[in-house]
Amino acid sequence: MSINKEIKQDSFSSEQQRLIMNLVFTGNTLSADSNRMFKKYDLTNQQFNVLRILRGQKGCAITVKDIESRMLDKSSNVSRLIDKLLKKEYVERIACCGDRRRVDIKITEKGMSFLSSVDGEVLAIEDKFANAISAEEAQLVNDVLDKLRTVKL
Amino acid sequence: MSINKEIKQDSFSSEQQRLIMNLVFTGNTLSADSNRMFKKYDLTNQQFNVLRILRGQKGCAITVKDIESRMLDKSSNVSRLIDKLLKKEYVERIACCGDRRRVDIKITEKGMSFLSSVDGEVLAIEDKFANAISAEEAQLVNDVLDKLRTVKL
DNA sequence: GTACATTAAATGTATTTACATATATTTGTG
DNA sequence: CACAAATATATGTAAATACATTTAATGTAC
Repeated sequence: MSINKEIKQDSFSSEQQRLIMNLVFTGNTLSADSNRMFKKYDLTNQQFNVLRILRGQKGCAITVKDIESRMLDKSSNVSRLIDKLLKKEYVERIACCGDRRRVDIKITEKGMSFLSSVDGEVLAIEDKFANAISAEEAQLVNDVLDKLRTVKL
Repeated sequence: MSINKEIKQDSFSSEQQRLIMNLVFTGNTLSADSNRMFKKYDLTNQQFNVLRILRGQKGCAITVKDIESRMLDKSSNVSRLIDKLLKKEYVERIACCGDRRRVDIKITEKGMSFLSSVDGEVLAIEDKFANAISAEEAQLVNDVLDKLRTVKL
């Protein structure tokens, strides 16, 4: 369904303005969907995002600051996300040798096996998206999004 | 800057997967930016979104449900957004004749003149986006986004 | 018309967010 | 080295969000 119908707005001042609305609307929709999906594992989007970032480190610990810089939602309070993941024993805090201000975070075995257990489900969803559009279309859209983010307000 | 650099992720499993990340990331960025910009008027994105929806009604009142269906973020609690706008005297609640469950909302003169006062600023921002990409690009991206939202999870 | 389901809006609440501030450490400058 | 500035993380807090529940009104089947 077109954005026009979904938000009942039948005209926009320009195709570019329509795009801004569409982007925020679609981003919200995708976030809300994935939050709903992770709810059954008692996780939020962001907590899951942190876990995947940690797995991507392949065994190496990484600082809170470093996690933040890799997150999709920069506004998250990473300290508190880590608190939540600690309670689930999905991650551990390690004092950082060298710089005692820093705290290194590492994913645990339990965290790794949780991720493995949902990989299939997540992959299936990603496949559905991948099948909906071509790689060429995706690349074009990626370029436009990258351009939009460089606009200085 | 490419999404890869911004979230320090140098590879994605596919261009489509990169797109999903990019979309959520870019949507978040735009929302955060506009929240910061409306902060100086003591308004959130959503409250502003409601005001613009109401102005779009050209003098006609519209129900809370109807506002909700037009919003970019469906998760908002419209009753409470209206409360906030009422306190600023930007909107008024009108009992709906016919169906007494409904409450009609109408933008006030004060609300209209507030919107007028920021129109220039908002338009300037929209222009910056409009200049960053062509109408053809925007249309192509709009089509892809519309397609992505139809994917059933 | 009564009973039951449905709808519209408001409210309660636990959690999350946004943002300021605090705390501890490290870095840089004289 | 003493000192201020900068950095990394944690914490305090007011507000917003997600979602369940409540209240009131309407629609519908019998």
